[in-house]
Amino acid sequence: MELEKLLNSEQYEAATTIEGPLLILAGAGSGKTRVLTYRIAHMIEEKGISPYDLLAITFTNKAANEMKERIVSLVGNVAHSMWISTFHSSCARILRMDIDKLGYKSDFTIYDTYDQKSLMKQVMEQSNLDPKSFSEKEIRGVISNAKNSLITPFEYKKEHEHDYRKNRIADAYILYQKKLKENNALDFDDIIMKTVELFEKHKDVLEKYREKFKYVMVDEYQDTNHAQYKLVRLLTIEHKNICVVGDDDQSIYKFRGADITNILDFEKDFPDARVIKLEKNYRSVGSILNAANSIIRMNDNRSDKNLITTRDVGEKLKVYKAPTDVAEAMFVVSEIEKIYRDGRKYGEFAILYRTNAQSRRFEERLMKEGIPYRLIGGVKFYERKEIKDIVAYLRIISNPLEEVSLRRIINVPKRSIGEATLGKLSDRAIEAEENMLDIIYDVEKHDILTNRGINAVNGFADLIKDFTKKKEELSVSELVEYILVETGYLKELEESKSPEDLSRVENLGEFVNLAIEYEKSAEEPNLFEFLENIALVSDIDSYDEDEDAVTLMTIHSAKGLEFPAVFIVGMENGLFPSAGDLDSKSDLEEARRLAYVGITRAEDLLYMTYAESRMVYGRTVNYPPSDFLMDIPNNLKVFLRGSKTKSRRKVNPHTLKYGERQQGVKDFNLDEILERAGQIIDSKPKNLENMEIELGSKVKHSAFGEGTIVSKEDITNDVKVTVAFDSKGLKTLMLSLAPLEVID
DNA sequence: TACGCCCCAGTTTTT
DNA sequence: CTGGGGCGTA
Repeated sequence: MELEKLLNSEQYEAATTIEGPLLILAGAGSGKTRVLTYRIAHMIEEKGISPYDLLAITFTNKAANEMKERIVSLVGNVAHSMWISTFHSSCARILRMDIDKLGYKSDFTIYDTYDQKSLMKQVMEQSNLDPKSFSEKEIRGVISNAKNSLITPFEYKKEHEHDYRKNRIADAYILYQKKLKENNALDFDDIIMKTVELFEKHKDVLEKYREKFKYVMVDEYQDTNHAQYKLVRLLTIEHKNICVVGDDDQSIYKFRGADITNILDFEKDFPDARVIKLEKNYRSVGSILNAANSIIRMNDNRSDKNLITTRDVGEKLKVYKAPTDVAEAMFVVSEIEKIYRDGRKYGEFAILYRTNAQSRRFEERLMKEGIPYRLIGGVKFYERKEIKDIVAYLRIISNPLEEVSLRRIINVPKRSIGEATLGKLSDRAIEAEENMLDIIYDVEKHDILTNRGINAVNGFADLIKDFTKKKEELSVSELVEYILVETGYLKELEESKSPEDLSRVENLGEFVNLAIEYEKSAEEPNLFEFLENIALVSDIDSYDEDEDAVTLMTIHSAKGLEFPAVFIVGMENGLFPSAGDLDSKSDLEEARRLAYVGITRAEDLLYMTYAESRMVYGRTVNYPPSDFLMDIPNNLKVFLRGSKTKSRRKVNPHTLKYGERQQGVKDFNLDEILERAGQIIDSKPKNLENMEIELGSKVKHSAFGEGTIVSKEDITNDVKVTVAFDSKGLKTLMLSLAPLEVID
């Protein structure tokens, strides 16, 4: 391995600095993953460090798997058994070993947001919190923030002793946490917080991992929250072999507790830290990168760095104003078709938006045009009802203490165990201080139900007992199929006529396939590991880059990805930046970072579009163009006009057809809108119209003087001309932009 | 117990 | 406009 040849000098520095604290500030597209993988390979191959002494943490399974595969290709299969995983997977793995020390059992269940919601509803009911004055969402938010900041329920209560409202929430937090424990369950935030707790309360455990992980690496460090920060710090504070990689300009998860000061203050935390900046961008052409830079430059709270592209200037980014959101989608899709005809594949396009709700219009249009697309986000596979149902069965079998799942499926499919019966079972469980499943197993003894109820409950109990027995005999996939048949779940769906239920059957089939895949890949397949995998994956993990389809997703989801051609849509104040962002400086800065992330996804072509009017929550709103558009200097962008005056149409012959298609839509004036937004578009001389230009035409440029057109080429939405100027030589210019006029 | 109607809220979400 | 949840009625 000749790292010097494979990496540029900064990358090389970063990959070969192994001992001591290291901060790699890696700008967008600067080859960060490359550095990380070579760094690990270098440690193993050249430095003789054992692969088992390393801990590499990422935020997504996708990133972890990619890194693992790349390291496998460099150092071989040993990489498969390395600790290269997400915060949550690593912590779950640690907790499985030692969580009994905190009073949980090692087969704990991981609760997702849905499970948290249902548990929180129980909590609110039990603690008489009026849903009118306390929303379940708010309380979950407060608890999540507390956990991310490592504040325990009792600390929270103490901290807010004199605040009635917060006190009530504190009580909910206490009860919620109690119930989680009774269910032998952890929510996502617990996974980190409990690991920290384990390390702090049991120094022997901490010591074990400190010794094991002699070298720790954290990717996307700008997105760590306080709990994650603390965890990393606990592990590394002694040997200080910590390498963090990140880009403060790409910190876009503040709303989820990410603390940008973790990365900004790394040098304070580790005073002898090396800092290496990767500022060469290999991804985006110059105009795109400079557009991104011009936006991010406006932020105050950032580390000093300046990304420079290694590529050409490239085409200017294209700004398009549509009259409506529907027209916006029409434009984007037509543009995709046009560029596709010029030889790009559908898989090279991405449509990025601020909110998932915006995807609809684009889907409709793509579908109409028969263009393949894939939608990332929205309702996720594992959040589908039928999948949650079968998972609930599996969870009860795996963790009999788990009640949220029990409540979910005790009457699914219908077996006449309604709210009333469930209430009696639950009350009895609380009274007897037993878990509900035990009550169900012995329901006659408790004398709380009528005969009809007893029969129904017994039927359910027999099912679960049978499944629990079968767990030992059947593989996970077989168990899944067995449950679907024995409960009658599958039958009910198959007998239904609705197409929705048909797709549910398909999804369940897909779920069985996933189980089979899991069995093939796992060393020792077992139910709770399978469940853990399910709990800790997301849609983006299964995103297949090779599929030839246009990608639709939020800008958040696009982080870490890149596309030759990107459309960022909905560039309007009120949407992006969103209304709330405009009031607060830090929110606006985060929105700018989001814009930065979006722009830097693009390699060759970037479009930004906005609509004069759009439907939001069923109302038509008129948002002004986004401030971000104005932050991009005019020499980097070109305005395309969908509908406007004749002269403008001629400048951009390609846009004419959009204008025509939009007949009947109210015409309006871009410049007016820009002015209304308090922005001034640069007033340049009237530009030439395409029709007037011919090879050999004599033209006059306001700066270069007189010359002759020597070539003319139609490119996307513009015409590129080369002019031989009498005094300044050859220049290549964009017709729509260049201040040219024909002279006789 | 089960369905249907009404009312309400409504960013972003790697886990 | 949507989806979800609460609540009333068959």
